[in-house]
Amino acid sequence: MTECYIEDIGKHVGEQVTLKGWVYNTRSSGKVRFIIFRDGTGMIQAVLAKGETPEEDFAKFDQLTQESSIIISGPIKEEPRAEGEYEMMVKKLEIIQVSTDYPITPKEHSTGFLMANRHLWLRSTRQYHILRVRNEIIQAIRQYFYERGYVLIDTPILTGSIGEGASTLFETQYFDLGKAYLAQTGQLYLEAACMSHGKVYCFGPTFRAEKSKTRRHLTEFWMIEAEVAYMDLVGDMDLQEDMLCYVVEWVLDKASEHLVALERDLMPLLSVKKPFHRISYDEAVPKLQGAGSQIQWGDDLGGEDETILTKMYDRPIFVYNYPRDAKAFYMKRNPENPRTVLCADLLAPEGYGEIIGGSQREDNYDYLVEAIQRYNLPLEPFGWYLDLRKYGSVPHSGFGLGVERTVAWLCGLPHLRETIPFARTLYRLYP
RNA sequence: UCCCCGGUAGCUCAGUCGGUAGAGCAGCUGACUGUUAAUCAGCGGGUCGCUGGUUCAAGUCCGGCCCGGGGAGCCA
Repeated sequence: MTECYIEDIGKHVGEQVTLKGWVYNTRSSGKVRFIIFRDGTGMIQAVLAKGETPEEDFAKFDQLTQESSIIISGPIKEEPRAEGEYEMMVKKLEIIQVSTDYPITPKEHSTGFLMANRHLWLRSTRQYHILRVRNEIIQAIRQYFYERGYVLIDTPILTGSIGEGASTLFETQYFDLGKAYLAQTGQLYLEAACMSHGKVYCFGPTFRAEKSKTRRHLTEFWMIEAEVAYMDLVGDMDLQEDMLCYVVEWVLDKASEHLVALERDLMPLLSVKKPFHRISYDEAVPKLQGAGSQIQWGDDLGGEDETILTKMYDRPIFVYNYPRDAKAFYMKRNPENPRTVLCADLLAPEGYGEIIGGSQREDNYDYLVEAIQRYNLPLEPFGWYLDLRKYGSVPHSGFGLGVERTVAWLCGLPHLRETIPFARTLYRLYP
């Protein structure tokens, strides 16, 4: 008897196969009984019928409960009456373990309950499809960079330096060396590495102790960051645009069945093509004010502002050259207007908001020292970072893409917590 | 941190004017040879988040605390 996965079941029509998996649900009509069976690669309806299934195996159906683990064998046929295309007539049923009182029933549950049972919720179809899309997004990004000669640089999780701002760091005692912090970004290390390899990227978890309680924040999230020597801000935007189009195309090609299962409208994704709209902060402010926003020059864009702006366009947009004081210390000052910096945020369409933050980095030693001091950051931990401006400093730029926000956008999800297997939020550390 | 909402059966919820607890689903028992969140009949199931107060009497009114959800700020 051939063993196989449900994803390959179409190749085995007419054959006898063995499937190993779990009971998703059961239905019964007396002498004909149905198991909705899943194996991690898909679902199939398995049928037990009096006269066709051996008596002993037929009787085992009575013990089956939701999520019981079983191994089934029998012939596969195409079956229009089944929900999938195929069906198995069970000739042998082996019970591995009977699950008792599985908490997630095929009825509605509250978010809090589902998050408390996240370890089991992962098995539900919707969650299954979301994580499949996440998997493809990450694969697409790795492939994109690999094909273009970028070198993967693994940046440290435990750091002594500050990345974005001291107020949002998770800290821990590091032996006798004092405080260590969980990384908020790998950027500073990438800047060092791009002076060695030219084009580099990193992919890892980042941590922000921000007490955010919104659908768009997690305390632990994954970020893809890239850094390129001799690249300016325009080149940075070109790169982001190219990469994002590649990712969307990849996902539409490789994961459309999952998007369809999630009832994602594919039309808005099909219009994600170059070129993206690019508007300066100076242009955006009056535009927003005209649309009713309270924003004043100097303010960062609020969530509502991002929504207003993205709904004016059919594809992602860049907003570039923000006021200096609304952004991080390492961004390069704009030579044409020192009140602004050379940076760009990429806003996803359909109201999803910022998914990428990028900038040209300050490569002038004196300006960088001045910026660190202006932000009231200690100079000493940045000694090595300042070295990069002493030994062959060059213009360079990079960006960070929030993986969860990208997953939420591509899947059409309202909340970030379903885009990562085990979300870390303000009030949840388990499971 | 601030603002809003909630916590009653395993789950989702109802509970009127303060008078001592209800439904659907799940579970269990049975019927049914093509079910699609199957259907039908029956059965079991409660520290009303915790705590203090008002009252003859509190799930219900008041205070404090705990937990969760939504939003703001901040960001990816």
